[in-house]
Amino acid sequence: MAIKATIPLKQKTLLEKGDKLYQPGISVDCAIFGFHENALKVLLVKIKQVDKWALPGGFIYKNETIEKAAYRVLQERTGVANIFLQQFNAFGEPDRSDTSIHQARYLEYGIKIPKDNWLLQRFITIGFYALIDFTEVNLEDADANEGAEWIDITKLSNLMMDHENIVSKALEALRTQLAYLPIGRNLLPKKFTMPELQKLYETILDQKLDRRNFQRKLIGFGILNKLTETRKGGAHKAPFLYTFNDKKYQKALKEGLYGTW
Amino acid sequence: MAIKATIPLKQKTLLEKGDKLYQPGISVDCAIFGFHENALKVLLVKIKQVDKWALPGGFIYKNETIEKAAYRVLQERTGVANIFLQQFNAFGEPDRSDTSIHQARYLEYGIKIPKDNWLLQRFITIGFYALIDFTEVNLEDADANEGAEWIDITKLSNLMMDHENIVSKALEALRTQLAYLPIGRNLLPKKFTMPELQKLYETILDQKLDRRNFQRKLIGFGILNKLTETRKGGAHKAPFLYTFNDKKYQKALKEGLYGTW
DNA sequence: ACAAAAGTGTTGTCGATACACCCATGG
DNA sequence: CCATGGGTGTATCGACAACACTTTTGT
Repeated sequence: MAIKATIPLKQKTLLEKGDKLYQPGISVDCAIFGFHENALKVLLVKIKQVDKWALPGGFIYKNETIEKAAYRVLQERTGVANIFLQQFNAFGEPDRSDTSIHQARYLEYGIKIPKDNWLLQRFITIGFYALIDFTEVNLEDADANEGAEWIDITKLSNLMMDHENIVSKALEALRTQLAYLPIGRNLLPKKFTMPELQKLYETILDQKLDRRNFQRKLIGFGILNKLTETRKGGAHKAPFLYTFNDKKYQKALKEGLYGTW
Repeated sequence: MAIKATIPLKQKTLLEKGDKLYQPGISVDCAIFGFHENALKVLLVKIKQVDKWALPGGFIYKNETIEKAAYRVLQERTGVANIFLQQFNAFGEPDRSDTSIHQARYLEYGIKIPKDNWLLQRFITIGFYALIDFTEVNLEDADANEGAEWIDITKLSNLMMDHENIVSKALEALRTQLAYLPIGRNLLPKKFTMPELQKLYETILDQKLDRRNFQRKLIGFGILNKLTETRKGGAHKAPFLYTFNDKKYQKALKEGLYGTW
């Protein structure tokens, strides 16, 4: 018979004192988006005991804001501070929880979770999505990150429970936001080129855009600073680098980019 | 000393069995909007024991969807079936609950709620907004409606807890939606005139719109049927009546009115 | 007849699209 | 010197805003 691993304190506390520490029946899940190699990726955690992927998530301390809890999850996973975090939907199908996953995770330590343990109750989760600069994240750093990986959103498979649905709703929300809010500040490195920004937009929207019109439009928003530097290296004309004008960017975030009506 | 009223069974059950029946620590609150006399109104309930207004709200049964719970609240309050119901945000400040309100309500029956009763815990509420045809609601009908009234959104005052904030966030969401979704089907009677529809838009947006451009734009959306009837009665030319083309309206709801990018 | 409010028409502007051409860079 | 891809220019079209005139109705 295999030797059981000893249970880490964290897991033990969760099981035994979770109901004292956290709000009951509520969790937060974060769809953390990053952009790398011309693909939009989402940070997923491997639940090795059941060989499925999950969104990074957590619980809400008794005295903690929902947003704080989501932020805490993000910090633990990415270590990044300057992030765009947005609540977008609560998911609460009565049958969305899957107790067998919890059981499998604790079985590794030879523990069978009692039927009445708080972990096995129905959970409603509040979904957040976050945009994050891929280059600032070091997955090896954060200790909580065993099994965390960036997964291409076009290649999602084998997600636990309703997490694939949560990702797809997050994407939908992101696409809608893109129409009236500036996006990019948190998905790209400080300096970037216009083609890079365009690729990001094309990837999120899943749609080709005209190079020249895109440039004019984005410049028209007035949230970019054009630098004198260029990005050398390609076998072609070196594109200019840009940064976001933080002040105007923040203003646009508050007021929106258009003002239709 | 005043004679205490006997506690209704409903209230008694809530207190004694609430923790068995409902998801703990979670509620739903609905900002139900109606349009009447050129004003946008929200349905509020008077909590007479503390002389404050509250959004109609409720709890989620152990085996019930969040959306179902919100729908149930709506049905109880308005009796209307064809409604536009939209989840828009979860509110969870740790200090948003106000136990003194619960205490005051039960004190009427001479009951002091035990400190450890589930009702007095911290609640996170999931906010919905609903659009509803004012003319279809009869506040006297629904038994749950003691003290329910339509309150002009520009004249809100004395709301309990964070409910004023919830209304204002709901309005914000409604305004955003207005930019890319058809609104009106659920806020106006079956037949309506163009000026009436315009007033609705102007009220929601809090902004004057050009009569002629508005008409062209809305007709351009292709979701209206122009009738041959007119609305007689005013001391002026009789405006044509319109109805929504339900099929196209539903399509527009799914796909949005524009398609910018 | 007149006021009030609705129906319908026109024009100019601006942004979005769809192109074409030029320029820098590495191989 | 050429292929690649970025920078810049321009014509066209359509949506939207601004504005004027006509029509209907009740008093």
